[in-house]
Amino acid sequence: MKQPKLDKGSFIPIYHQLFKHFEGLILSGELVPGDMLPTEMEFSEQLGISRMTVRRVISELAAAGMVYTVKGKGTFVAEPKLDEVAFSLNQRIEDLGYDRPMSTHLLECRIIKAEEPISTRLRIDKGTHCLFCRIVTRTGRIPLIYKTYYTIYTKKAPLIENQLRDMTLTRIASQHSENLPSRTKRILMASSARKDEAAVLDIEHNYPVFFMTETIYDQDNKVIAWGKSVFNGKHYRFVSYGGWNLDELKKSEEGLSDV
Amino acid sequence: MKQPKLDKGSFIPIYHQLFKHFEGLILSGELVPGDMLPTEMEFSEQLGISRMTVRRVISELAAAGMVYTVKGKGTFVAEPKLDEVAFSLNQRIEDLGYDRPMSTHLLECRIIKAEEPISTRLRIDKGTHCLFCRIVTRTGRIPLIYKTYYTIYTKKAPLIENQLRDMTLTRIASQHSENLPSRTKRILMASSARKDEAAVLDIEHNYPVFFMTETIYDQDNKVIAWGKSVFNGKHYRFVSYGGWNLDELKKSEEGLSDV
DNA sequence: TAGTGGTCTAGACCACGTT
DNA sequence: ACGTGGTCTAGACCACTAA
Repeated sequence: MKQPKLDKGSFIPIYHQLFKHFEGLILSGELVPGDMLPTEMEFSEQLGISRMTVRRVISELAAAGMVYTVKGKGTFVAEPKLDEVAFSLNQRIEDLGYDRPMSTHLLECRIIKAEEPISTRLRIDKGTHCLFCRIVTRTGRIPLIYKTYYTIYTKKAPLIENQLRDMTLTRIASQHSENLPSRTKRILMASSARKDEAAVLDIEHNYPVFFMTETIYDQDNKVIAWGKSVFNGKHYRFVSYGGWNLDELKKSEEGLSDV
Repeated sequence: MKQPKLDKGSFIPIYHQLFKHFEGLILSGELVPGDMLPTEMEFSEQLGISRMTVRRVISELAAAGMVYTVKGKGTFVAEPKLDEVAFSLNQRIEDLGYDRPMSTHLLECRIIKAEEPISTRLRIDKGTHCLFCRIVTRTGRIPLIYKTYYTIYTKKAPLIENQLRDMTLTRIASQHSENLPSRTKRILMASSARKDEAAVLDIEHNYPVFFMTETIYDQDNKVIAWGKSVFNGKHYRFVSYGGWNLDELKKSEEGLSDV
């Protein structure tokens, strides 16, 4: 076990220095899964720091998933969780030329009277006033996402189109509904583009797309907004990395595969 | 501020009792985003517990995203993060009748000599030996996922088909490659079923599907396994919930929407 | 019985924000 | 100047594990 070098006079907290030390050992492979770390007392004595400080380091390593503790036995290096997958919306799509900034364009925005199936989605009576928006998100000239949003319109706030840039459904809902959004549910499906969607996204009819519904609930689990998003299957991918030490992996990106 | 009731003699740690107390206040809406919590000293004195114990409670609330601290000011209830979306593979598909257990069926499993494009995917020479598997995952009689896996076959472990049940690519890789899997990269795309895929998944040709590639890397970022999975778009959905107090929401499930 | 991690205490000094 | 959270100490007692 390499002795960590701590600078007690540094403005960097001891627990952070020690955390980085072990993070380095684990990421570099000097400590492999199953290895036991020194006991808390060994740490405390050999480094001349309090056991509570040692425990803080270990608890942060454990929170990061890199170690686990067993009462009465010791602290051990954990296995990386390779089968935990999380595809995130906010993640950047990875492909050449997609690092241009995303821009949001408002195609349509007005007050409508809810009819089927929107009245069912929002769980309101037919004819109730709703805010209706159609939005397309582009990167450069490539259309990526086509969103259609419906929000219960109780607040009667003015429609300020400039403020709809980069808008998410939750933000629109919080501006135009009396009740604040508290919970969300999103469902992602595989689909193919309808004609109108294909036209907006600049793809062929029936081209593969991601289709996502969003439902926004308030504190009382009442629906205050509903929306659907169509993601351009030609240019949109969800990426998920697993394990530790991912930086190098992300740098060495290869061209993407098609079917 | 309601005074929490703590049982110091209980076998339940004080920090956990206090955590549950505040979790309840926040989930029920008695504490709303922006509200300031009592200061650490107030806690410590009024409840007769150490400030370090109070700090542990707050740090766990902060880790759960329910509060945030500002140095020199205080601790405040946080806004729920409604726009953070994470679609997880391991999540149950939600739909009626899908709560039957998933079963895995091995369609094919043998050693092959790598040709294009697999040799490129695995970054090996043509002709190198690989383990090749085709697997279908079903729930009841409904086929959900069709997986095709390629693993570098250096370990020469025997092919035990029984052990391939419920297998993930990382597990197969760890059994048949000398180097242990350390990192993964997964890419999710929208696609439509080819004829062979449609046959396995019991859907029409060109029916919408999710298409996912998996690449498994070892400690040195060398590829040790590659695979593709086709998810039946008719029956597979990714679901993501956001915000707090989601239990009630998940109970009140509605029928799913189509395009 | 000895050693481990888990909980908890009663202090200390500091950096930061407000008044 | 004062109060806040952030860091750190030097102990204590406990429950659990292993020899």
